[in-house]
Amino acid sequence: MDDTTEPGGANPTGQAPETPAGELPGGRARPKTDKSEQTRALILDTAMRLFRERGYDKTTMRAIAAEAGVSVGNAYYYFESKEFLIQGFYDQMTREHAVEALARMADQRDFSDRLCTALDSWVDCAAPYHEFASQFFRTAADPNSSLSPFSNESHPARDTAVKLFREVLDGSDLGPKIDPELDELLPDLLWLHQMIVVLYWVFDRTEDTERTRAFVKRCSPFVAKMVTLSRYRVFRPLVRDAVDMIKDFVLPTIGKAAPAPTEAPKRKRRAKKD
Amino acid sequence: MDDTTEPGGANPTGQAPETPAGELPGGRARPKTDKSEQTRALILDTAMRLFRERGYDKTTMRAIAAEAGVSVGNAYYYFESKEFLIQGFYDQMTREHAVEALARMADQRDFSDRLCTALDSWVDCAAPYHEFASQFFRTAADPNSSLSPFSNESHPARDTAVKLFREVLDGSDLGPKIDPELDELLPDLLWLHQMIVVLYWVFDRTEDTERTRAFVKRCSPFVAKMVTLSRYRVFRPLVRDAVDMIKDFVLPTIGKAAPAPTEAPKRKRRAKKD
DNA sequence: AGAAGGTTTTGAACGCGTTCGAAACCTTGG
DNA sequence: CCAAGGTTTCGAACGCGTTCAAAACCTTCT
Repeated sequence: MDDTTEPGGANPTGQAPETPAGELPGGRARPKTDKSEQTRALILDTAMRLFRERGYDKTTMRAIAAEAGVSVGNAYYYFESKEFLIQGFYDQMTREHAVEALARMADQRDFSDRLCTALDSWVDCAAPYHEFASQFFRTAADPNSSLSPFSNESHPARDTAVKLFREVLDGSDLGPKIDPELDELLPDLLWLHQMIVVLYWVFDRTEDTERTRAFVKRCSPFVAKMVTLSRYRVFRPLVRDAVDMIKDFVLPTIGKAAPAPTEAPKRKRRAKKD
Repeated sequence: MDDTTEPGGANPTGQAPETPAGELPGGRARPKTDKSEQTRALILDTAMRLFRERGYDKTTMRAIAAEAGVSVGNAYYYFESKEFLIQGFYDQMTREHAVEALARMADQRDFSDRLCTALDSWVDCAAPYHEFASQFFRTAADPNSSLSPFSNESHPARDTAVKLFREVLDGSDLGPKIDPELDELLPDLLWLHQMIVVLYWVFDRTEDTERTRAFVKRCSPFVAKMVTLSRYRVFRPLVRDAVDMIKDFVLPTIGKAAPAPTEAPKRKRRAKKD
């Protein structure tokens, strides 16, 4: 009712102004006109605001449409379903988190510290949404949903996050002696670790998610220690096994093909078919 | 329309005939009469059948009621919501799995083998439901739902599963040298491991969930190796840290209080508040 | 037998996400 | 200027999970 008169403005969700090709990530058809994109943005912004104000479940599509001054049908013209409205939010938060985390760890060199900072930042960035995060977390848990963190391509958010953990590593003063294979895997593993933190956070009912914060503080040195120890002889076989398993079973599910064709399959005891 | 004439029969879902106290696990009020329990069972059985036949989403409450020959309102008299119908299914499958697994591992002594068998059994038991499992998996992912594997008490299914893993351990020929603290934790940890397998399984789109089966085969020796190695000196500090973390952060979330009042808090380097 | 009080059953109604045919609004080309 | 064809907008309508007030049924007591 009030801000429908000034819909355009700067690009609203931080989305890149030009869409790369074909389809929009979370939307329907590719926008053709400026007007179209404005309407789309208006609906998305309104939705996000209402999500924040009332929570996901209590925000009805009718309310979004009404508040945005359009019809329900129009909302569905731009967003295939209610949950597609979340994707925008998710991408945005991931980007904000990356920026925030990088800023905070700028003068940190210790790996454990940097990791802790990165995860802490996430908890802080996500804090305002904790209440209703759980409401759409179940959507993300559906393998058929485009929101699921794994398995679905077209998820730039994951790339952003993985790159952040690459930074966490590269900015650390860990010796250069880490197993290169492991090193290549680590960003993905740390991202996986973050997914566990997210899981923990979603289920965390403590005040200000204190327990998650404590969890992060305790996990980070532990993870750092494991990474450090991975260089020692005794741990090598374990690390080998783990690396192989991850390559074979984890990476494929997040859209990265297991065996690089340029490299011959090294060790890898073959397991019999049956 | 057809089998409404013979509703009673033996106890339908394998539920224990006498309810312990107060409330039914997944239902509403405590049943008072036989007739009541029959109706309840009829509705639940019909629901399960339809879930299997059509999947969760495509089975409407109206269809369940119609097929069972009752009114929708009546279904809601016995089951608080649609998802409460799942609880019965979940409990039942867990029990079936425990029986099946114990039978299969009867003559196995190797820990890795037993673990593998237990998990394999689960995949087999769950196989018929794979298609629609993902549909209610998202419900289980909601922390507010009574279906979530953690955080919610009144989940006898978890106890059943944890006890099974206790059996897996006790029947193994692992030396008696395992850290007793770790030993006490292990069933819960193995259950957690199973939850990861379940997660993997839900997202597994391969034929007959081949990848999950392979995953289990690869994980089991790995887990066994870790348990074995945990006895060696070098790994002790790591094990200590892990055990402490689990006690502090994992157990509390699954309803087990962290510090036993009978035991003084042993080592545990205190971390500063800020 | 009848009244009281509880348990069970009903089905109309509500609010929601979503769909769809049609209207309104743009472009373009003649 | 109008007609054609595409894009955008609309809102009534559908199917769903769920609620609720009232009816039906069942005990039990007088």
